[in-house]
Amino acid sequence: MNNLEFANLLFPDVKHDIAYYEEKYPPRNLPETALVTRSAPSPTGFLHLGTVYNFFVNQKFARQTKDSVFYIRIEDTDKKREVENGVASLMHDISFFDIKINEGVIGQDKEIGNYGPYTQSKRGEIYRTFAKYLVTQGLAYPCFCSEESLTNDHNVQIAAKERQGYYGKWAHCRNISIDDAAERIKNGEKYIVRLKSPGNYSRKIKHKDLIRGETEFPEHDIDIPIIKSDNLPTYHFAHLVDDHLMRTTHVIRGEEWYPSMPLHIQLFNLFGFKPPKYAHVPCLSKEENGSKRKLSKRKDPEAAVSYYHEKGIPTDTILLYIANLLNSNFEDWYNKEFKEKGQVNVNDFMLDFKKIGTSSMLFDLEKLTNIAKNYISTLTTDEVFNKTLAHAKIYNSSFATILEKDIAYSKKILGIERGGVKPRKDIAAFGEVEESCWYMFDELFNARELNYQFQNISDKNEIEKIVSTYLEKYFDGNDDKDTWFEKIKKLSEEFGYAREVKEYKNNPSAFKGHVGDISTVLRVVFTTQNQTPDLYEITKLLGKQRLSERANKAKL
RNA sequence: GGCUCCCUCGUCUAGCGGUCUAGGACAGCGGCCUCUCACGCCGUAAACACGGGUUCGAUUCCCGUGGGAGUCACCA
Repeated sequence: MNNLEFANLLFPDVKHDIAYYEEKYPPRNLPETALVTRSAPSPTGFLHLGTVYNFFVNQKFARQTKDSVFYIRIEDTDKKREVENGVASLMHDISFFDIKINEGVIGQDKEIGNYGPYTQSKRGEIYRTFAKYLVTQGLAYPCFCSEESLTNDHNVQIAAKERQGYYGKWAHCRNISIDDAAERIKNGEKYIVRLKSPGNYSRKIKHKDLIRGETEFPEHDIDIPIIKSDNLPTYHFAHLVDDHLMRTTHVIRGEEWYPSMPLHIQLFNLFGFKPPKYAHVPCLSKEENGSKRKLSKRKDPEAAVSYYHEKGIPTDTILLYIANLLNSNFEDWYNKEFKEKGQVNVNDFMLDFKKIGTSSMLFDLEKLTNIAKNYISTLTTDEVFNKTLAHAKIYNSSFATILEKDIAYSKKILGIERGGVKPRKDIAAFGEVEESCWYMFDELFNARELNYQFQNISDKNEIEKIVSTYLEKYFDGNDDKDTWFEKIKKLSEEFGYAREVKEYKNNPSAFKGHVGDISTVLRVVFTTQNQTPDLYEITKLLGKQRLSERANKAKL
């Protein structure tokens, strides 16, 4: 039996040859400068921060370069990890981010573009065609080793402190003759297809990475599986076939792939294909017991994008922070942009491979919070209202109902100290809104157990007099802010408190306190809180009727 | 264990032989401003892992040590 006959025995369903696919998926007609990038997630039904990170960086490089293409490929060759509606859920979750997809999978069973199918489970025959070619060249062979035998070898290698893997004397099936192998296959023995690696471990291979520069690795000499017993390809083989056929120019992926560079280069060389340019980005880590480790979806709740959705942290903020971690010059640009334009769009920034670091970075929630506060402070009242409502509808329906009851009123509350030169920066997430302004809604105010946080003035009698005097003599919902404040000052004087804080500080013994103490009393009686946004706005929005009710409710 | 990468304030980093008594941002602390908080402003504390070279000179170059990370599956 010759190689070709043997290959036909191994791959009876393969109808075409490599040339057929070369022709079917011709090189893209794009300018030299254009990039073709991709993200290739596995549909595990769980959107990981690392996936967003990968989507962002691949998409951004394409988006910022004219005529470039960013496509999505679904890597679903692992049946064990497959989840019902995984693709739909993935695409739904990613849709909240400002990620522009040009091609590939855009939804469950929905694809666009001429280089498909973009779902690996639908490309079986293509992979087998390429594997078959290797067999005809004597560069791949069937392996009949059992899982037990492999595990056993693995353990022996560890015990003997030998390099692990299927190579050299450990590659038991490498030298089985074609005729013997054919016989065993005809007898129904189970097998996988392995690469017959031409590599020599004692030789070095050089590789240039867009981020990490040039490094030298030993040549890859392990006979890795290329086609699994389920007839689907392994990652490495699918990477070769897909990125070549889909004409990817830049493979931007996590640094966990860096060690497999020698293998991937070898694979491309075997077929005489030009490898894509590679860029290995540092991974997101987290600190644990004083050391860094990769963000894990099992252990770290903040690794799941759902964590941010639940809190209501804006997705734009996550992108902003990712860009910040990615490019060291981002922050300067961000600050400048923020100062000049009052808001920042991450797409206006130019990501640069040269500015990407090489070591993994800690994902810092506090920094993210800071960015979120700044970001939300730049939004208009309508935007804040809409996003708060959208969040509440999913995660806090009772608050959503309250917000929608009187939309104009709700917007006024959210609009306090918003806009202008020094907007409030106290909200880092839309999920925090209820807690920051609950006292403005009667439904919430009346439902809660109230805890009045009085400060310097705590004498009930004094408080009662101050409040009733304010309401009867001074309050007027039509006052402008200056008039309002002038009245608070008068009220202070009337009760023996300094009208200015400075005045009090210069001569503390002459007063019972100062205007700040008086306004604090009003603030606490009306809201129970000693820290709120502008009291003038609050009293104006609440109105005299409700202010009186609240004065009564305070049981003074 | 093999291979590869990394090592500047707590964190993200600037730095590419003299500009470094090491700069910025977040977090911390103190103050100012102020009706409270937030904002803003000002200030403060905080780092070149260690040891050898090379050099007139090393955060920067080389070697070693230490530490950390990633990877070594019919997972991607």
